[in-house]
Amino acid sequence: MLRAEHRSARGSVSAAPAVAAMEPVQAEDTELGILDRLGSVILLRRDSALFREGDAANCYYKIVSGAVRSCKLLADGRRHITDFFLAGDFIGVDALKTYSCTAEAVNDATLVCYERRDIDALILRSPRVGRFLLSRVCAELSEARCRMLMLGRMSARERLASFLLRIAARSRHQDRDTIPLPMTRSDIGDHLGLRTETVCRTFADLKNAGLIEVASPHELRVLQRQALAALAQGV
Amino acid sequence: MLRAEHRSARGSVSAAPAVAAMEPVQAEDTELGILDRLGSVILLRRDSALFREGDAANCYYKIVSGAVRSCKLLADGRRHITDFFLAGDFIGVDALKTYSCTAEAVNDATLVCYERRDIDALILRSPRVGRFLLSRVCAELSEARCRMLMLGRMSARERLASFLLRIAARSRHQDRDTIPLPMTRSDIGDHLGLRTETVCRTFADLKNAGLIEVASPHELRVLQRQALAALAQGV
DNA sequence: CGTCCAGTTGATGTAAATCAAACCCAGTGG
DNA sequence: CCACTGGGTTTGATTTACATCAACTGGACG
Repeated sequence: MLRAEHRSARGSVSAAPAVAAMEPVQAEDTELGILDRLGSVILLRRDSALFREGDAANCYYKIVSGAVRSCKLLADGRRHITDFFLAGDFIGVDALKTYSCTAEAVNDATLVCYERRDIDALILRSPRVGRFLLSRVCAELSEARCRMLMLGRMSARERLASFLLRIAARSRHQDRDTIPLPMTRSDIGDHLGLRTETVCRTFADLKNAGLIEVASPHELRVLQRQALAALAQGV
Repeated sequence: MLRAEHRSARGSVSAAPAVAAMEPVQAEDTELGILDRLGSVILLRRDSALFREGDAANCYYKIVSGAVRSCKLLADGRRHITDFFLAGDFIGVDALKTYSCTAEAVNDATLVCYERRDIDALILRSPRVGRFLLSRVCAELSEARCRMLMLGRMSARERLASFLLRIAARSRHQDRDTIPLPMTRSDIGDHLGLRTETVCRTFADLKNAGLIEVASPHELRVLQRQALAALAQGV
């Protein structure tokens, strides 16, 4: 049974230039002002697919708002979410000829789409852009390795702690200790190699231990960052 | 308790040019003849470290013979082997400033070492080399994602099946169905997120099911490739 | 011949999965 | 305004795959 049901519609592509949407979210972006002129904006509705595993990789994307998940499926529907992408993140940069994951919107999202042929042409003139994209891929690989250690060797509590801190660090909320969780419990489970119920119970667990506070299913607060960080590192 | 004990000695570096050791093992290599002139040969004894997580990344390496494991450790000694590298594989190409994993020899190994500054200079003149290295990193990332799916969602039998087929495909043995396993059961366990005992039992399991034959602890044979492949894909 | 270490096999424990039932809340529609 | 629906979430009871603890084997080596 397939868990993920997609509304088959792809995001509607507007032809508008992306400049307005591209205020620099990350430091590196300032180096890449050239990119802004090349992108076009895409709106993606909750649960619709940006691209699927195996599709020809014609575009790179950058997330402006909302969240995207990249996932792989087994034949019988078991799913793994390889990563969540938040505002400012690039997605699809690691593709060779085809995408190695399916990408779907976690909630309604806005992205900028860059044609690969444009970028590849740009790289020839501006090696800095090439180095930047390479650095993104290397960083993702390094992250992936941390994630493998987590999946192979850490307990549910430890997984959840490291997940929360990672999300907290990336979704730069005005309040450092408030963590927005746009995804469902089942998404989190499929990312951490746990079932929904275990994610719930473990949240309850961390709450009872006084490490976090569950404001709502989609927002929680860090109460003891130290303790959480210790857990996340397996100490 | 730390599982991995290293003899502290690094591999001894010989100053000899690498040409002799560099007969092309993979198709892509022929494109990279230029590289051959730049490398120097390294001999690495079993269990000694090539580099450690956090070391400044000054070199790329290519394995000529033997096997190397790349691993990450938690403070309390829990270990994950992110990958095994066999003859023909490149290692360290994904590093940014520092290596994100420790690399150790599984058995006595021969590698070629390329100074990064040499390669980086070469890339400016020959973008083909750059593209090749980028493609290696992307392929590794794609592999890593498959591995995450495996660690998060597959049973011990399925993990072992997919591991065996992957090793079989990469270590091009004259006999397609004979799989050399240079690493220990504990190495395999740390790669698959299982304990040594479970690896043993699962081997026994696959043997009883008639899927494989265990010639010796370090060599086994595939009897039913189809069935093994089905397991590996989670069908 | 004893030591050592990787591998194997057996008995028991446990974290997380599975099965099952509420619960909560935002829509929707009578 | 309230009953009804349905998706996501939560909590409880039970099962299970794998971990853990423990003991034995067998080859390598001084």
